[in-house]
Amino acid sequence: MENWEKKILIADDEPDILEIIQYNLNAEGYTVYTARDGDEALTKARQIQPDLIILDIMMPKRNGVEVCEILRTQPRFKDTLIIFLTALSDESSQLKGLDTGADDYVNKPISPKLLVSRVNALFRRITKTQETGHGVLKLNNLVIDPIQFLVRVDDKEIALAKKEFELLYLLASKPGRVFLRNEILNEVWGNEVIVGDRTIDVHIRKIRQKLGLDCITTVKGVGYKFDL
Amino acid sequence: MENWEKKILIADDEPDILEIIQYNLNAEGYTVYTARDGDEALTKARQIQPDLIILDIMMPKRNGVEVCEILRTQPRFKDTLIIFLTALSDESSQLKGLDTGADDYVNKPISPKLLVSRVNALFRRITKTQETGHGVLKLNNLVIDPIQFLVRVDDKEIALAKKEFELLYLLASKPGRVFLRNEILNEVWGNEVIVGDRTIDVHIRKIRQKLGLDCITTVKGVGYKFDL
DNA sequence: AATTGCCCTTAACAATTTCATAATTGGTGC
DNA sequence: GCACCAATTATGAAATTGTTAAGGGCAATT
Repeated sequence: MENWEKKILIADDEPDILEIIQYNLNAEGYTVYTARDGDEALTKARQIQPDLIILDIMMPKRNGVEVCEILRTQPRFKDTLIIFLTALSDESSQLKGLDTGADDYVNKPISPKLLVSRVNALFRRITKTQETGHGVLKLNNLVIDPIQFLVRVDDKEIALAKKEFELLYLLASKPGRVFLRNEILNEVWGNEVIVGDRTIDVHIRKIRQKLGLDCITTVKGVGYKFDL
Repeated sequence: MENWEKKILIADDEPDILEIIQYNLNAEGYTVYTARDGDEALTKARQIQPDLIILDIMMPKRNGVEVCEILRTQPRFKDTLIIFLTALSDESSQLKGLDTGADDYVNKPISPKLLVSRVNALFRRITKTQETGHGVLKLNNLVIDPIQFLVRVDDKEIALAKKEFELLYLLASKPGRVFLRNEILNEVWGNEVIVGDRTIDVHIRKIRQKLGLDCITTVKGVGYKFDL
């Protein structure tokens, strides 16, 4: 339940502020990166694909609003959280900032604690069904990593076969949602391949067996769903 | 694409503020309800199951923080957005508010436009995150979710069979409207299939039984309708 | 090249659940 | 009391899923 994998990028041209914020967010368990101007912010954002970007508005090279606008046009940053942190407290600036697609607009000066609280509040909202970065799913004590192709339950690594893995990954990608048998066939087996009805059941069974968890629920006549 | 189905509950003891905010949120397409004290806020929240609750902190009967704490302990309000709107601008109040589980903390006075922008920002993030609440029916204490294929009554999850679910969903999709038996047969069973008349009755019975609610009214000689 | 082992699929059967029908009961209006 | 309609109950058939076992195919190993 730690924030260890959560990456935050802070862009501000005042080194003092960068340092203070970085320190406080670090203490909370976040991994923090910094940038000193708009261009650097864009570059680093693309490098590290952060979960949250805190942008000062008045920065050299490119101001924060421009950075935000650019980021929001790119699909990979569509779901990235953005907070404006700025000394500009007038109404039109705030309106513009929020309407640009930011998730919060905070006025300087602000106490580090308060900022951390706001950051936590934002993450609290979306962390529910979060996929951390590159397709790694983490749901409580269950980790599903399609890159390393491994599944962990309470730090115990469990080997799954390919189909089993794909099936589990599909279900776990949208916890709670019911996948129709046809959907599963299309996603995991592909539209062309034709397999019998029992094939899915057998794989479900093996997954349940190997994981030792009761995390897959049957919805009779409909399909299956992943539920913690 | 409109905010028409989004319900917002505002709780404040100052009628002027209620009116101004209500007007502005209405203009944006939201459906707005109001409450004048903490108890009323709780009551109305349970009645209308809003998507967002804007809470003044200093209110009669129960203050906003208490209301928020109570709501957050109940699963049905786990995903409900909460904004504190208050004249208390000191740091400890803000910290306490955000840590209670609120999603935003806004100081009075605030321009209506800015508030609307913040509300929009919150909704923008939510609908993006938790997959279009497409087809999820919320009627007071009853939630019918065809994606998760579950029905909740007062936080109790109830498992329905396929036909039962489809039938309930059909009726609940237009509360108050009477569905003729033929309509029901066509929608749920399809035009081709031919089943006896009593089949519908039996399923209605099971739904009533499982829900434990008297929400389906019989219209003799005509059909059935959903009413809460 | 043969063997081994694992993965995937299928088949067969058991267990469970759902669904439709029939029969019975209860209420309401004429 | 009769006719009608819906609610209820019971029941068996049908559909769906769980479970187990077994065989084919592919890849790695010997």
